[in-house]
Amino acid sequence: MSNQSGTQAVDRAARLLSEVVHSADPMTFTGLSAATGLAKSTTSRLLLALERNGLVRRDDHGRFLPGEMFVSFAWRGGAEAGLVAVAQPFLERLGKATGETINLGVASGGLVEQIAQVDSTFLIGGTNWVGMSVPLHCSALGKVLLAYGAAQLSGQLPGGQLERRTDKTVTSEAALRTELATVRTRGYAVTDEELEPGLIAVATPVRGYDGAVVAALSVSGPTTRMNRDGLPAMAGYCAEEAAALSAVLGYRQRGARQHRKAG
Amino acid sequence: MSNQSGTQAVDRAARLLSEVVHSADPMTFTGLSAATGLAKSTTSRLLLALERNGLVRRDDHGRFLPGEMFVSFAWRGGAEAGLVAVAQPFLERLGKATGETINLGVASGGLVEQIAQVDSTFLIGGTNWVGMSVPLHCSALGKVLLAYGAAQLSGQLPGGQLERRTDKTVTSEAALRTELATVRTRGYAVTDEELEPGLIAVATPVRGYDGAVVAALSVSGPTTRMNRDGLPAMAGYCAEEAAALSAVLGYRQRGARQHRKAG
DNA sequence: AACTCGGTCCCATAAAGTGGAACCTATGTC
DNA sequence: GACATAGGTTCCACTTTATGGGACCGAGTT
Repeated sequence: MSNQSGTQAVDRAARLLSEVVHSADPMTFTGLSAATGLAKSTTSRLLLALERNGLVRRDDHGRFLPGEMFVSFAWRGGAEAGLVAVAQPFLERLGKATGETINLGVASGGLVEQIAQVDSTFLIGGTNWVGMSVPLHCSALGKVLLAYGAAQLSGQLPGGQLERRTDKTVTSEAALRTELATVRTRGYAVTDEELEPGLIAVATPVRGYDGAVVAALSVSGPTTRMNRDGLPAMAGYCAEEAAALSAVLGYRQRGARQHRKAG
Repeated sequence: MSNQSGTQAVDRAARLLSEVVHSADPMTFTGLSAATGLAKSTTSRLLLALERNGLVRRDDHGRFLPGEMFVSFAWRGGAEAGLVAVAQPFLERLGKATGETINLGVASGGLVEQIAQVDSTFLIGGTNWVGMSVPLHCSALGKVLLAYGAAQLSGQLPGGQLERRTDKTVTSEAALRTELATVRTRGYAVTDEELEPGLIAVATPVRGYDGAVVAALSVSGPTTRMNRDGLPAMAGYCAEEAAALSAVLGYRQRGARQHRKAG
C-alpha cells in the first residue's frame, strides 16, 4: 500500500462501511466499534456521517445496514457489469499460480459466454476469447454451468445428439448427464480435446449469495503442457479462487469466515 | 442537518462517491473535481483513499466507477431487501402532501404484496396493510402492475371471470383489459370501491433502470374524503414521487437530469 | 521541441479529527 | 417505582491530520 497519508478519517469510515456491507447480518454499533478498534466517539461520528450521506442506514433496532447508495446501485443493474472487475484479481492470481489461460464464463442463450480472461504466461497459449461463446456440452465452463443448473441444454441436433466438435466430443445426451453427475461429486469439470484438438481445460463453479451457481472459472492450456495427471492440482487451484470469488459474492460456506482483500 | 462537525473529509469523500455511483456514465477525475468543487490535490487524495478501500475503481481510461463493495453488495441480493428503505422517504413525502394512506406494492404470486406503507394523517384511514396481499384486478396497485406487464393475471374463476369483491368490481377480463389500456395512456390507475366499499385509490408505476415497471405506488382513502374530482391531482402527486423513486433506481427519463437528495 | 492536459506529490499552515469523560435514554431487574 | 446496565451521543482541550497552492511528471498534440 503505497501512500495513505492524509486520509485517516476516510480510511476509517471505509473500514466501518466494509464491515457493514460484507457482514452477513446487520452490525451493531458496539460490534462495529469492536471490529474496527475505533473509540466509541469516533465510531459514532463516522457512522453519523455515513448515515447522513446515504452510505449506511439503521434498521428498527438501530443496527447498521448498507444505505441508499448501495441499494440504488444494485437496482441500476450494476451487478452484472461489475462482476468482471470484481473477479479480475482472482483470475490474475489463478493465472500466476498456473501459468495457463484463465476464463470466467456465464450462461447466455444456450451457450457459455466468456466474460473475462487472463492470458497464459507461455508463448503457446489461447488467444483472447472474451466476448466469444462456446457450446455448453463440450467446454469445461459449460459442463460446470450445466452440472449445477446454471444453464440448460438446448438446440441440440435432431435425435438428442449434441454437436460434434472433435472426435472426442461427447455427443450423447445420456453420456453427458452421467458426466455431469461426476462433475457434481468431484467438484470440477474437465474437457479433454472435446472442443478443439490439443486443448484441455478444467473448470469450477462460482456461487452467489444464495448458493446458486452464477458463473464458472476455468484453466485451459495445450495438452502438451497440461499433463492429465496434473489436472486435479489445477482443479484445486481453480476451486480455491472460485471459492474466494464466491465469498465476495456473499456465498458463505462453512469454515469461510475471513474476507480476503482483493488487490 | 443537525451536526456535521468533525467529518469534513468523510463528507467530501461521500460526495465524490455519490457522484460516481449516481452518474449515468463513468466520471472523469476532472469532472469529479469540478462537480464537487474540491481542489485537485484533495480530490486526488480522497479518490485514492476510496479506491484503496474498494469503494471506487478505475476503468481502462482512468474514469471512475463504483467499486468492489458496491458490486459485492449487489450480488448478495441486497437490492430487494433495500427497496423499502430507499422508497420510504418518497412515501413519506407523498403522505405529507396528500394526508392519505400511501402504499408501495410489488407483484408476488399472482397478487400484489404491499411492502411499505405510510399511514393517513386523518383518524379515519386504512389500517396497516404491510405484508398483506390484494388481488391484481381490483386494486389500483395491481392494475398498474398489470398494465405495464409487471404482473400477469392468473387464478381467475372458471369462465374467465375475475373474483368479485364488491358490486363495483370489474369481473370481466375484457373490460379489465380495456381499462388497463386507459391506465397506460393516462399514466395512473384508479380503483373506485372495487376492492372494498367506501375505499378509493390511485396508483402510478415505479420503474427500474431499464424502464421496466418494478413496483407501484398508491394513495388511498375513504370516498368521503377523496373527492373523485380531486383524483387527477392526487395522481399527479403520486406520479411525481413515483418518478423520483424511479430516478433513484436508475431510470432516466428525458428531462430528468437532477438527483434529489432523499432525506 | 514546446505545449497542454490530467493527475500525483510535497509541504507549511491551520483546520479538522480525536478520544476520554460526562451525559443521555431505553431497557431490563429487583 | 427506584436502581442498575448497556448502548450511544455530545463536549471540549489537544494535536494529529487534512488542506490546497504550486511543483512536478508522463502522455498526447501541435
